[in-house]
Amino acid sequence: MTQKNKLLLIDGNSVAFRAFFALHQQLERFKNKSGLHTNALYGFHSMIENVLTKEKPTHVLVAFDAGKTTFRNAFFEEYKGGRSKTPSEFSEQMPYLRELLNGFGIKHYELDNYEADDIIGTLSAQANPAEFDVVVVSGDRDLTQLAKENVRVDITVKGVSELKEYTVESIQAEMGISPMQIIDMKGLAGDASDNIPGVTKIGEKTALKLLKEYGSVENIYNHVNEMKKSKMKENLINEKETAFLSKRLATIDQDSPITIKIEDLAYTGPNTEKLIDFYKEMDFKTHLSRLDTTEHDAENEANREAIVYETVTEISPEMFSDKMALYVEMLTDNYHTADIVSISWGNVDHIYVGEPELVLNSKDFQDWAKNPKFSKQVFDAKRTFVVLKRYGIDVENIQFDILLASYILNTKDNSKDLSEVATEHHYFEVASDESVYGKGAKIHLPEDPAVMQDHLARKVKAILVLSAQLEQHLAENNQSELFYDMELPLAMVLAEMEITGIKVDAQRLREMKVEFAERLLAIEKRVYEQAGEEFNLNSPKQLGVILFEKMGYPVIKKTKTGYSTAVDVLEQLRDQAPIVADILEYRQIAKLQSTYIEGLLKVIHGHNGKIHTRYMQTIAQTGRLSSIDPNLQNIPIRLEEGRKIRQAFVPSHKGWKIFASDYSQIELRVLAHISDDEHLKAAFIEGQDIHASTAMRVFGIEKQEDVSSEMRRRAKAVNFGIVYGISDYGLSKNLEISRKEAQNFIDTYFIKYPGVKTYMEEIVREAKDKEYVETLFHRRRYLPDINSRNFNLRSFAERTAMNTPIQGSAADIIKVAMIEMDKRLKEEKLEATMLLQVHDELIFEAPEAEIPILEKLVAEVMENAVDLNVPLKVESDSGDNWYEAK
DNA sequence: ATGCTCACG
DNA sequence: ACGTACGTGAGCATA
Repeated sequence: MTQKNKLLLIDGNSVAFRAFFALHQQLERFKNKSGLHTNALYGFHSMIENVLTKEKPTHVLVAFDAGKTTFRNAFFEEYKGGRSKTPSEFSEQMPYLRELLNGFGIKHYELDNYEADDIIGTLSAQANPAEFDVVVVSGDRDLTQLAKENVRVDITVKGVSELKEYTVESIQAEMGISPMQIIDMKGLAGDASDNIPGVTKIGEKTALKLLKEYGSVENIYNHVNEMKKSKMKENLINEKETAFLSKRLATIDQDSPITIKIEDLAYTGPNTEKLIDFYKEMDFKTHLSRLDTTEHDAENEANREAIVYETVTEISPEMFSDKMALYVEMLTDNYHTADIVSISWGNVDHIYVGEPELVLNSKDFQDWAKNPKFSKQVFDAKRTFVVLKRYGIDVENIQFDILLASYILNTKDNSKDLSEVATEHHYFEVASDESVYGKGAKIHLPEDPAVMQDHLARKVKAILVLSAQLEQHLAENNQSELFYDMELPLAMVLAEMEITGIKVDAQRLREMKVEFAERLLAIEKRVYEQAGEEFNLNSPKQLGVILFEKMGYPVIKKTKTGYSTAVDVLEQLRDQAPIVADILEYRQIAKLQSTYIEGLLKVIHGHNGKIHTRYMQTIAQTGRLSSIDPNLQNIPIRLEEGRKIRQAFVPSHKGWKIFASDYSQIELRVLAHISDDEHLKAAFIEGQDIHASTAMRVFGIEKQEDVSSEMRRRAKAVNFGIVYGISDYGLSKNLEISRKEAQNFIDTYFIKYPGVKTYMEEIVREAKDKEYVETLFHRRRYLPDINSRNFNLRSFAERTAMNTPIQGSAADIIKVAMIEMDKRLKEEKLEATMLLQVHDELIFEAPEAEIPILEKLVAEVMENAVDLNVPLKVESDSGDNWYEAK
């Protein structure tokens, strides 16, 4: 027996309206880049997806209301009158609903003078029960009148994702009437939302009672005279006409003059290209990414143009030329250890793919790679450079990097997956790595080598196409210098730093490990005694139960999932709860033990005793670097116990030292520069202690000796607040003062530093206008939420607008310094090597004899990296290990 | 996978 | 009234 067809009929307007109100509280969260609200679209999308998966229809239609007036208004002018105006946030979404449906490949239809339910009613009546099961989806319960043998009506319950199914049987069971009698009920009870009057004083309950007795409106009036005298009887008689009118209004037309046939509604699945365009336009990121790796690939695989490439078995010099793209494939992230699985290169005329053994050992390939006369375009220059260096090949003249360029054009566009970056730029000819190799632990080479070869050739093609395109974009955005003079050269400097790595004294770490293990055991024992039981001290959940339930201490703060046991909470309990001192100590040591001692021991390379981090150049939204595997930018320093970890970071040669230089107050100096505030500038030009100076102005103190340490502390917090994009709330929390007091501080600060105030106002205004902010070197950060009507989103964007030019420009400055530093070390033929960058400091190792030279050279380079209207100041130190170089 | 906590600038 | 200070990454527990 063949499967019966299934016709899905959706009431477009009503479902969209439900979706709109279901996500109404989050209206401002659902907004695309251009400010269009998308909540109704999002909700509608979820509903469609759910219902398609569940019902697997063979035919689908979404019906829409045609316009304001319908045939019903012809005999009752006020039909659907009195409705409040449709919110503009809703109506602006309706045109895009059609785009969504086109993406899904779903037909939609509207008919002049008729409502969506008339179209649905007519089609459901036309569906032959022998051929079709029909499912109707609406947010309007009136449509339940259409239920019959082969027609089920699903009405949205909460939101739109949950549907309640109405069949003839369920309607009978729930209300005691047949679907057709729902019309009679409306005739009697009316419907306020549609402005159907009904009979005075008769509501749903009374209507049901009457219908159970008489069956229909007609029959009620046949017997109305037999009823005993009552107010209701009077109303019925007086309003007979209204009752019949109401019934007529409530009756869905099952024979409207539609011009479509059920056969036209055959559903053949989505149009992925259109759907992707729609997701992009709406900023539906999750839907987009899901599609990229699944249906999109599947469909594109069929749609993609075949790519021509050559699988090389022998390499010859003619295979290489200037301006070629190069891609080196590895299956895992860490290019310091990953194996190369394949290499591809080429230009628009010819793309080659080869096995790593063959290519890496080829003299022709090596010569080409190392020859600065031949420029190369890549995806991720640093990754490419580092991995080939491991095989003894120094790649020269990497002239373009589409990952770096993408990140500069939009800091959000920074995926490690080439196809994702390509998709962002509307290039769809590359499959995702996930679809080719799988993901997680199951990552593997495809069985058919041709699949990977094809994939790589496509990557090379994408690099070629996108290089040209992105280069153009950079120029349009005035970001060419940022790319060519800063980020690309920096990638090479970072590559060398990573390859050099930093030597770690594993023995020292192991000694600390033993010591910490003993202490942890002792603390644990004390805690269990005080708690009266053993539990997992690392579990905030279990700890919460012990502290706040078993021991009954007051709950100070809650998290989403339970009690907060964070440091600031425990600090407040310190006096009344002797156990917390132990818990805090445990936390501190446990953190050092697991993250730093054990964590670092795990990533020391066996052959050289060094650690090789990876700097992420395209992650941070401000332009800063980040460091992973391990993170060497958060090695403890604030507390002495943790700080000792730094003793394990040592020079890699005997007789060498660790040398460290850091910018003093670089962010406040940057602020002084970009705000051009007279007083802030003066403080730096005069070389004052900046926090003391702020304290003097804010607290009205004449002499610096009169600034108490408490005043300085507060002034320091205000300065931090200024850099972060000040808010009274944040400052009040930080200083543990009231919001009012915090606001007073801020007000006073702005009076004393009017230039800063003007800058803050200007930058926010500018951000609202352009929807992005820029650093000194034209690094951009887009702030789509800056014009949001949602307070939180908008406030966050405003603080970001204030902070990003400051933090980002500081990041720019140290990047310039690093490039110059690298150059100078080579020029001066010094053995000293740059090892690490920690946002505002650079760490080197050098022979002891070079230390005096570095003292001068590093400071000079860092201080003169850029010319601001305040001086930059650098402080340096050196020692036998990182701890000593404070 | 996600949330919490905590390390850094 | 709203409810957060800016930027990161790692380990652990828990779902």
